[in-house]
Amino acid sequence: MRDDIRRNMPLFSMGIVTKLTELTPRQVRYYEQQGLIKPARSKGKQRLFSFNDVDRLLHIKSLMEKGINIAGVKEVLSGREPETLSRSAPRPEKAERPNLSDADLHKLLKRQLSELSARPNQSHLIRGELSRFFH
Amino acid sequence: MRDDIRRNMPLFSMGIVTKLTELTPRQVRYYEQQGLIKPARSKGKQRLFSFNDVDRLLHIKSLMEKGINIAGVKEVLSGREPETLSRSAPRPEKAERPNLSDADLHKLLKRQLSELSARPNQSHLIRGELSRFFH
DNA sequence: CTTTTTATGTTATTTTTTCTAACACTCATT
DNA sequence: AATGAGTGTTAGAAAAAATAACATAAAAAG
Repeated sequence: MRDDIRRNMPLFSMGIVTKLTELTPRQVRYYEQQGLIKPARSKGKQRLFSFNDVDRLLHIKSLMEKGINIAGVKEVLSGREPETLSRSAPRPEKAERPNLSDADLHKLLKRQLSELSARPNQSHLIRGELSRFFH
Repeated sequence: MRDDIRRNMPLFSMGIVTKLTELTPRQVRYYEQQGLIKPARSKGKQRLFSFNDVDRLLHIKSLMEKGINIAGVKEVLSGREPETLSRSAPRPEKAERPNLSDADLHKLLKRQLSELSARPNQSHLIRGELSRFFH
């Protein structure tokens, strides 16, 4: 219950997050832009990430290493709140440009998940290591 | 056992630490200069604090709010490693300017501890709040 | 009761880090 | 061939943090 508070507490700078996740700043910002994370901001507009943010980024990374694209990741991560975009009910309106139906997404996910054959998926150590902080 | 790794992992910037502890940067740097903490450094020489560092700072703060001075805090915290100064055995040599004998320190501590009468000692909330991260 | 020392505030200047925005490129899809 | 997705790279501006110096109130020492 009180867990939420400390898991959502803004603690980490960009530099630390890139070290923890081995993502580039570019990637992190892009994922934010896509609504996958919503890090807090300092007074001067610098990003401040929480444990949840880092957890989420590691999850995103692992999914994308499997070849899943942003749309797919979005779908997988829905339910876990970056509340500003996934506002209210499970599906607000599918609106917007991408214009993918649920069926489309499902097909896409299945296709992409089935091709988890190749790809070396490294740096598991990190995900394992950091996740010990919470949970 | 593996706890040490994550408790000593360099994670927090100065800005975050000052928020967590409600110490000023000046104070944090001074305490470092006095050998009470040994935060890691980034490539560009910026301080990176671990959970242990923050814990330690909160402890220092609480002691000083009771009127204990740096020498006293040093004594109280000895045993908990800022390894570079407290190298090897419990007492390397007392050398240097301060030149305090153990008896002196004991006297000093007793005197200062006995005057914990007044002083409002606020912000206990924070110490309680953060310590839930580990332990 | 002066003099010193402690712990901290303040200010100035320089480095480091981060930000946004733009443009480029690769690869997959159309 | 054209398009779009994800990321790299670069440039310039802004924020955060570093060091260092000087200032000072309160406590300690003499």
